[in-house]
Amino acid sequence: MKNQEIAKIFYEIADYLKMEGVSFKPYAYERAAIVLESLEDDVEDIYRKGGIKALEEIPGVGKSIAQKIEEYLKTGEIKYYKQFKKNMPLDLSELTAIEGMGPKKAKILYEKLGIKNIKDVEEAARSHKIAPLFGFGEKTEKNILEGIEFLKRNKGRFLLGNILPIVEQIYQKLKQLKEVEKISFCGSIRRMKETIGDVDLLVVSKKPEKVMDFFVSLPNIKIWSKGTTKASIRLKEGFDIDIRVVPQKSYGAALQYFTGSKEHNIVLRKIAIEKGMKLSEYGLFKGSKMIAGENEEEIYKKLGLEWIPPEMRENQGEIEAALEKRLPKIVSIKDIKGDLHCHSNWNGGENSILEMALAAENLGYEYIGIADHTKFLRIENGLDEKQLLYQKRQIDEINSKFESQGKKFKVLWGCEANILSDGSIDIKNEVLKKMDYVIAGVHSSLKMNKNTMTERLIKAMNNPNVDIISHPTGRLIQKRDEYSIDFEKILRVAKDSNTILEINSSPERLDLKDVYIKKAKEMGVKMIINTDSHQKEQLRYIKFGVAQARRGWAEKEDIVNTYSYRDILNFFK
DNA sequence: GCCGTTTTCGGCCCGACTGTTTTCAGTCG
Repeated sequence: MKNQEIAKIFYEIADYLKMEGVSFKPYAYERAAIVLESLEDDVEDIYRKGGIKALEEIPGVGKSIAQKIEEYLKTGEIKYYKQFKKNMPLDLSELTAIEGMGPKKAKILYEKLGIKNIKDVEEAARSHKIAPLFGFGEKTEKNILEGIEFLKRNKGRFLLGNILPIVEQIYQKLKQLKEVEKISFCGSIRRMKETIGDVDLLVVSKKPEKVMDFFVSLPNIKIWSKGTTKASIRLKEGFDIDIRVVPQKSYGAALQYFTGSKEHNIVLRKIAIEKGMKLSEYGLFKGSKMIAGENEEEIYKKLGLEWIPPEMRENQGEIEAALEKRLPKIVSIKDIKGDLHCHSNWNGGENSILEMALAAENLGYEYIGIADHTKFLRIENGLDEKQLLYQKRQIDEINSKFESQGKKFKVLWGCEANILSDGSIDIKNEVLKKMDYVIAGVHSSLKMNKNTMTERLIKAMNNPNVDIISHPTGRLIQKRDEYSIDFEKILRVAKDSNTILEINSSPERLDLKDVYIKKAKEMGVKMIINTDSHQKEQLRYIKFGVAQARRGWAEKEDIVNTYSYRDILNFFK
């Protein structure tokens, strides 16, 4: 798939054009890059099937850009881009990743100091060659160095699951401030993206100065900027929080605006313009008259749209759906009735089966499933057939105890068995078929070639005892890529064999990812949102899995753990 | 360079803030 490669080139072309001071053209290349990046289909397939005409059908791609895509597919290069690169051989995507560094500054640094990449900038900044340049200064030089440090540490993004607990504390502190009338997260954190660049907070207050003063006086922070309505700080954990204060009457408009995504907002503002209105962070205006702004729902309504849940705001068809009033009713955390991928202290988890069960009941669930690792995973103290059967007796005891206490809560007996390299399962079928359900997952030989890995998973799904495939693509966000699999093929077999694909809620997995969830839903494949908890506190990770499902447009009926205890048991093979 | 329910020309999101300047360019979101 060459979509990403081509997108990267278009981003760079946009930057080169910006250096020359060209207006609007960079925007066209950027738009094409954004579209290509998030395109589900392989641009090579599109071209093979429909030629250059089909390329021009892609939004943001016209005659000239289509020709450049064709040129790249045919020759592996784009002359127009090569010319730019020849005149100014910069690693632009690397350079502009530095906070505060854009194409114009990069150009000056190249012309004056011959700087081509991050390494060059760092050397120049350390030897204080940047500050004396016209238009630069001490602070800019310092900021550049800090920007580079930041990139080195975190590649610029953080896991949602790591960030959220930290910023929720700050959110609470601000909320308790008497000057704060309203407060909300915005940006990617409100959209529950799997990784977060920085955190956006929106506040309503009649005394913005007080809010600002409090915000920049938080302990262990570095102040980036502080104005009357906007400030920015960095926490010791290394990420930034931006805060903005708006008046009550603009709250909804600001919430909408700062939640994004950028692409979503651009389309919304175009719709406003078409209707003779103007949408900004201050409100929706007809002429000079504000017709909406205090709440978000009203803005969408006045634009002729259904209100769109933040998780869906990526300009991936949600605006069209909202215009036609056919937005899916996406699954919500309240719909979840149980968690079926939970580990106990039988295989190295923190808590006993009973403790896990009580914690799940406390969350309002109807059931929990214990799915400990099986014997192939020695390091995780995986259970063998005998131990699994023995575990069943303990689960039965807990269930009958609950029953005698008049509780309806149920513990299900499952396991997370291993899919071995040949696709077989490491536990005998005669035991598997006795269990309430069986999860199977890949935990070894992750680097197989595409065909072998696909066949391996298919064989597991066709096992009549395997109900669920855990973390189906095996990725670890920012750490490890997916295994190489033919996902379309996997989906077809999952559908035909009635196998459920897991949406693993663990913050570093979130596997399936949103686009795969959308595909699975479209093909009618059922999914389950599990936490893979190794301790009872992790049961709360469910919100990340649910958010991921919502980002993939999954509805209640697509997710089997929204079913009642009876219905889910009936659903299993 | 793209786009079109203002359709083949003339728009394209735009305001806040910083750091450098001495009135504003560059960057960000």
